[in-house]
Amino acid sequence: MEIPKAYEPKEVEGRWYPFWESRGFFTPDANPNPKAGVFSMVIPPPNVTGYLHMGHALNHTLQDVLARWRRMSGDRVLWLPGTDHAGIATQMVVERQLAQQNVSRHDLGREKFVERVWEWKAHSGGTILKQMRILGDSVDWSRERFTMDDGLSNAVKEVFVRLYDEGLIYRGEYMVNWSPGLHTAISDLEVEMKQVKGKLYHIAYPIGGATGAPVEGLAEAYAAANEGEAKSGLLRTPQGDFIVVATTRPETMLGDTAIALNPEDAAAGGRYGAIVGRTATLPLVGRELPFVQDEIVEKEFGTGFVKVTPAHDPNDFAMGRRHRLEFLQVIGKDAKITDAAPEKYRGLDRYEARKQVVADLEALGLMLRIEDYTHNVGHCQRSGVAVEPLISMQWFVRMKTLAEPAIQAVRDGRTKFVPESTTKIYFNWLENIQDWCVSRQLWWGHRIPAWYTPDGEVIVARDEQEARQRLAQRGLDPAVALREEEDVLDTWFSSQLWPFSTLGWPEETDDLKRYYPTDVLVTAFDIIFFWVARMMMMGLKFMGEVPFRTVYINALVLDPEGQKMSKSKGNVIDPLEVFDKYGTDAARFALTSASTAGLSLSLQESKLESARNFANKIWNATRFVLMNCDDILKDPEPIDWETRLAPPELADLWILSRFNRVALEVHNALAEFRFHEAAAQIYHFFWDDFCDWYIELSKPFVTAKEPTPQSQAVKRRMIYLLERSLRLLHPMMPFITEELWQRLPHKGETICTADFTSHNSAQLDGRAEREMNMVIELITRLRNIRSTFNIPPSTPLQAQIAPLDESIRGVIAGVQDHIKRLARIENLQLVEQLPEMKGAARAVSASFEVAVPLEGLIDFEKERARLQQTVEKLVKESDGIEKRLANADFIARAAAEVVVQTRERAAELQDQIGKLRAIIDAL
RNA sequence: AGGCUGGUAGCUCAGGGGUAGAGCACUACCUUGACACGGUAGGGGUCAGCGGUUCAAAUCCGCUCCAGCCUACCA
Repeated sequence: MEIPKAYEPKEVEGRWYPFWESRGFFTPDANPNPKAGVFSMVIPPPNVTGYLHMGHALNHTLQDVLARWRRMSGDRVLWLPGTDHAGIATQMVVERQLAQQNVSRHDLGREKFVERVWEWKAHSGGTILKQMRILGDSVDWSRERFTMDDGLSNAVKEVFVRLYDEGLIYRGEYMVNWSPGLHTAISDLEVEMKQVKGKLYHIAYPIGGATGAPVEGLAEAYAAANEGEAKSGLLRTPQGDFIVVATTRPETMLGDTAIALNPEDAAAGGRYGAIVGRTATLPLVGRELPFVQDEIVEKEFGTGFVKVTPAHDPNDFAMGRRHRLEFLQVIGKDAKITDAAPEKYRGLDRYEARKQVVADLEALGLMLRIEDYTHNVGHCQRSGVAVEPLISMQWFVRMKTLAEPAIQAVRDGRTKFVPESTTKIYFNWLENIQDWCVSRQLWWGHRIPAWYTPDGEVIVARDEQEARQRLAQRGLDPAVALREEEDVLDTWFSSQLWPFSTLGWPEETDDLKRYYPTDVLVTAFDIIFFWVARMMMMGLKFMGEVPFRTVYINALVLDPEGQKMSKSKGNVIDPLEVFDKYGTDAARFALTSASTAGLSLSLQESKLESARNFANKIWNATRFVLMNCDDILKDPEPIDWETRLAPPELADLWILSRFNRVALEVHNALAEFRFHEAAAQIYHFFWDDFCDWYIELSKPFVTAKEPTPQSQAVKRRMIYLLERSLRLLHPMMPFITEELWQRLPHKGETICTADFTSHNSAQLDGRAEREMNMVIELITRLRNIRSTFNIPPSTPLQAQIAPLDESIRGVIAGVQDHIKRLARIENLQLVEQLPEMKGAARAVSASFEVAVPLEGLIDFEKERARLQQTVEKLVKESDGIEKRLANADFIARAAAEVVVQTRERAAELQDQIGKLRAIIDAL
């Protein structure tokens, strides 16, 4: 049979997915067993604009390992795929396309624009779905979903209306994070805090009766007042009294409507008790500002005075509400100064306005100090523009009451997080949850199901017809002209319903009954808030049950240097390139075996190479079998594995036991999401036990010219083990295992639905494993002796073995031929006790003692000289004395224990080394 | 500022109260009819530091020092 020597993944990997997909192996409906268990997962829906990145590669690989494992274990497995409409991201993609033709979405109008997005989706969307096939994801394509599908859109409306009816959704004017880049409100989670090197501006506000004329010497007075320990923001000068505030955003002063200070400072006898009852005058504007007392003001920060801009800062907003201050919006949605500000500043961009305000204050002598100041500024995750806190009319979800059951469900273990430490992230967020702004001023997304009457009444309903019914119920005219809400919902509003909306909710479908709750959710920790927590809340709210029993948080994939991958750093690794270079199976195996409980994983080239080599090993082991077992493979009789095997010898019992132990371990490891351990177990079994020992031990039988009953049995057993190993490997390496499995005798159409090898405890044999370990140790010791004394393989050796443990006698006798061949021993003698031997190498283990006569094989004088030379060389090279001493010790041990020629010679060597050590000590 | 997670071989990382592990790298030997993406035999560690609990600590508990991440309304 023609099989290439080295595994070529490219030849193999393209071939199998079309076969699997077209035959429908991945749908749970294909499982003919009516009593089959159920295992379900929903995929974290990637953005429809998305491309496969390393995070997906890991996330999908782990899910696929679970899905394939459960499927092969007999479960009815549903792994449901789909994509997210990704409101902002998708709208941006299409807008960018339009921009190339100099068209804006406003030119098109809403309806046309949305049509364009759908067109885009049909032609260019969902690239990632194709890439999932390259990866091998065994998802059920017949149940693919999109968050804007009709069914899912219905679910969104249903949920919105029900939450609204219960008072869990409300509409109101509140401070939101406004993204001037996207022209929409965004949620707290979409704001990314970035460290920004800015300035802290110290500005003087006159108290009472400001003239507006420039003042002089104020900066010096301020500096003088703050020398040493003393800190004061109250300046008393011949030109009047001033208070000093510190701010990072001087342009917002145009909207100041108060000055705040800590009640302790304002108390009679307090630091600033003197200002009580007075007012400050806002420079550049002239507005009188009252002083308000608020605990939130830290006495220690700045001067202790805070300018309050209720319309442009979340804290100030809260203070504004507490103290019933005026909310003056001086920055608009375009991030430009509004008409509420003095004419001079109107229309200026917020950063230009900052410059102008600073210049004007300097001219007035009121800018007292500008210092460098690094602080955190919220930025819009998508557009990268600094967020502008603004008051605006938006829709919100009241989260507290929804969060409570979600916390409880994890506390009492209905949903488990793996690794367990991630629950802290979850609890921390839910326990401090804020209301969620869900309205977005975009066009692509689920339109909020609300209508307005000309009188400004708001009706929330599933559709316009219902809205009119509800009008009638309220005693209003159902025939009035209704205006539909323009805003759409945050993308996450629909994705939070994913575990049940994809199964048909609100209809009570069979799928919903059968597959909800799902078994496992595999996802990354950065969307625990965005997605996992919200799914928990919604699942509990609308299904009355948790959406998943286990949440497995997979690691963040870092680059080989351990850095986060990011476009700006240019260190992003494209998984498709990795698949191409090492093979998809190898990449999958590398990812699986790197998946430990940690929160991050750095992708090492060496790990990929090692996985590629492993694939090659599997290929070649199979190649060996195919090349040597023709007679068995052509046997027209089906191979009855369990009965047609001849009485096994030790090695057979051992390998069967090892296999079953590993099958058990792999099963247990996967059941507990210890992916790396499953991978490690199978790797070492296949490579070390099966290839390095079992195949090597079996070679004389397998390659024998004349078939004997025993050689036939060994071949059968080898095919049997190989086939079972391929099944064990299949969840991690689906392509190569299918390819090879198809070439071996097998039952069934595809390895995808073959039995995952559950272990057979009847084949576990602790005694065989113990005995074989002794044999392995013995062979290793003998090889070690040969290697230590540089004896070529062609030189035959004699060996005498004295058992220290009686049970080993029979064992060794039974496998003498193996020992002789693998250690290249010509004459193996079992003796009661080792005789005194001069010039022999010895080795001792717990169960045996062995001696190999070296007389005539090596030149002792030369050997001694060689050792001495080594020692000298080591000493010469040494710069770290301690380490060299350790080496000298080793040589000494070698001299004393291994080169047991005569006591005198050993002593002589010891003496030499002693002298060398003395020299080292003297250094 | 709080919180979390780590510090184990040259590198990347498992493990975790009882003899310290893997992959890669390293040394020596081997082109033996499955595989040089291979085989055989090796070398290499004060398990960050200090203290405590224990017959026994890399492992459990405190503290310290480093590194990374997350959360936060210090203007």
